[in-house]
Amino acid sequence: MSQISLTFPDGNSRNYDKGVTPAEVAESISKSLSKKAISAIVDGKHWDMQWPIAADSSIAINTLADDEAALELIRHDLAHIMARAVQEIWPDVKVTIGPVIDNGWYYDFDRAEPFTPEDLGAIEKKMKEIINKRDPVTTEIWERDRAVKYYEANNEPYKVELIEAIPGDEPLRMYWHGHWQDLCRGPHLQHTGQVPADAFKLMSVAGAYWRGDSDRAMLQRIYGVAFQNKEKLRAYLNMLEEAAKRDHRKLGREMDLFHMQEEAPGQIFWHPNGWRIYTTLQDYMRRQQTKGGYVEVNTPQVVDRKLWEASGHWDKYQEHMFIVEVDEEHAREKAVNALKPMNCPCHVQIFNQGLKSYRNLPLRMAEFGSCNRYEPSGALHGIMRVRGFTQDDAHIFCREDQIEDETRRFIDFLSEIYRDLGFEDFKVKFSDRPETRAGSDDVWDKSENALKAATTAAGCEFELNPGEGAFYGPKLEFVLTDAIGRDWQCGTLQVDFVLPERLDATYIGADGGKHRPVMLHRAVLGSFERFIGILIEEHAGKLPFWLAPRQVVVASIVSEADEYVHEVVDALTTAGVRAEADIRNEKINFKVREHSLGKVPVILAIGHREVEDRTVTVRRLGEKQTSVTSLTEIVSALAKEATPPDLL
RNA sequence: GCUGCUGUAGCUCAGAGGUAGAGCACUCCCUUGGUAAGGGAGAGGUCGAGAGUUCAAUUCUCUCCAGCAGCACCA
Repeated sequence: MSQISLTFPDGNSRNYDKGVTPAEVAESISKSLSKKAISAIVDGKHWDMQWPIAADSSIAINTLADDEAALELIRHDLAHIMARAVQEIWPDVKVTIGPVIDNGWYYDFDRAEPFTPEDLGAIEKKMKEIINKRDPVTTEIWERDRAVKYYEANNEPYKVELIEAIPGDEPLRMYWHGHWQDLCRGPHLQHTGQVPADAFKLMSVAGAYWRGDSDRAMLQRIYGVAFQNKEKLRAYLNMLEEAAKRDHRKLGREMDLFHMQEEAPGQIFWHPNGWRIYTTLQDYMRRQQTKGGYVEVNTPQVVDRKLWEASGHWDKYQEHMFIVEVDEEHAREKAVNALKPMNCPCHVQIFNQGLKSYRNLPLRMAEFGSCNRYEPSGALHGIMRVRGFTQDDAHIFCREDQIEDETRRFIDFLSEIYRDLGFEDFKVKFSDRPETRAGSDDVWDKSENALKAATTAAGCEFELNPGEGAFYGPKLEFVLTDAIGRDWQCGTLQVDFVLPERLDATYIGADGGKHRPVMLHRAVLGSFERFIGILIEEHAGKLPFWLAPRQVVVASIVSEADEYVHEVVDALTTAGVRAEADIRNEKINFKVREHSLGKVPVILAIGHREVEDRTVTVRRLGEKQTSVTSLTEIVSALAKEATPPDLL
């Protein structure tokens, strides 16, 4: 038999028979390694201990101590073990797929009865039994026909469908965890006992469509989390608990920022504190936009369907628009209007007033555009996904050869704003053409290439998000993350050759002829509502001083101090600081506790001493330490701190 | 929209087929207290909405509404 040479991480190499498995390699090194081994990395590829190696390769043996490999295998094997447990308890349940995800795995099942929380406990118990059995994991490659027949005989239609979707030249690999069998790419552990039995937890059940298609069967998805040991699991569960405290819905109530109620689902009642954040942010954005060369406009809320038909939105989004029908005087039919779900068609109307010259381009038209969309009920989420919201929207009308410049300019613009607002890192996704779209493939080629080139030229790294573009053009998404790690699209930049065509926007070129402008749709915050939600969660309610709705509370310790408290508040207010007096008949302990919970960044305490010396005692949120400062000093210090970053 | 769960006082939650309870918050009184809850009294609810079963429903059933988790959607 021919030999191959395997190179180990330390640089040494050894010869083995061709077709040797990592299990045999480990065995040849030491008994203990072969026991501990969970998988191998062969030429950079994650390799099952049972898979034969056919050629000279590099090889590294993984154990449970190797984070990445171990976590993937633990979670992947748990998915199989869970599916086996479920089928052992309920043999009629049909299995589908069960991939590894962040922190754990899920598996989708088809079962008539819903899984209950008690069922999860029973499944977990059964899983532990399976782990304790230390059943061997084995694998084989099967012929397609055999696999299809097998699954047909076992009444597993989903598996049959999966096989049919696998390209014909790819081998079908079967895995057994003990007697239980599943179609799977692998790799897997050597036996079920390698899974830490005390470091996983089944978290929840939820519906999920088969193959992600809402026209197909709704399956039941069980989510689990798993780690290498009990401590890491506990740390993760702890982190979740802490994250729940940062939930903007909870903090919104505690900080008295806003509320929502049944009569206006998906819409926000902003309280004074919340609205102060909103307006502060809006003032900041307005200054930035002016500096960035934008002109601000405002457009109608209720617009005739004819415009939405022309733009193409009526066709695609009618179901998701608030329709307003009006009996107009002298009209035979009702007038059908829609609340604007976005601003672009209206901006084109402004562009179209009067003739535009190439000298007008690029024309950057901004609007704090109040939009309404009838979002599906299940999509609503706090103030992050709502039916009434305001975009910091703008459309840049430009020539094709200006796309690159404008893209670069926008990425700089957005980066500076995100930095000011405390977001140093953010994800960027590039979404290309979706299945249903407007515009020819030529136009799409042009748009995608232009946007991609400009983004790369701007030195901005992105991940691909295939098929997720807007119906009229590709988009760049600037993604921020909430307290528990869910992604939210905030900023965006979209190249659009379609809408100018549909709404007949033109400009006169240097050649004296009519030309089509390109439209760049762009937003930095996305919507004020979503962005404020993210901002609250990012800072756990402790907003930067300049954004804090209540910046300072001046609290009396004795009622003799009341007059001076008001003097301090007035001095701060005059200096542009948002300050309030608290002269209630309460102890200072009580006031400190209450304003700390309300996330007020600075408390100034005033007792006899301060009145006498014309000072204040300063207590910063989260600090036990206090310090005494003169009134004049604290006013100028806090006034400086209250200055928005762009005005410093 | 789909699957599942939830809906009791402003908030957090307990409760039971015979028309409701706690803590905090609120109001009043006492207390003027030096950095995360001083004491006392009082007020507060068509038990999400509608229908049905029942002598009797807030409790059981159905429909609807809203919220939560996930899926789908996100111009």
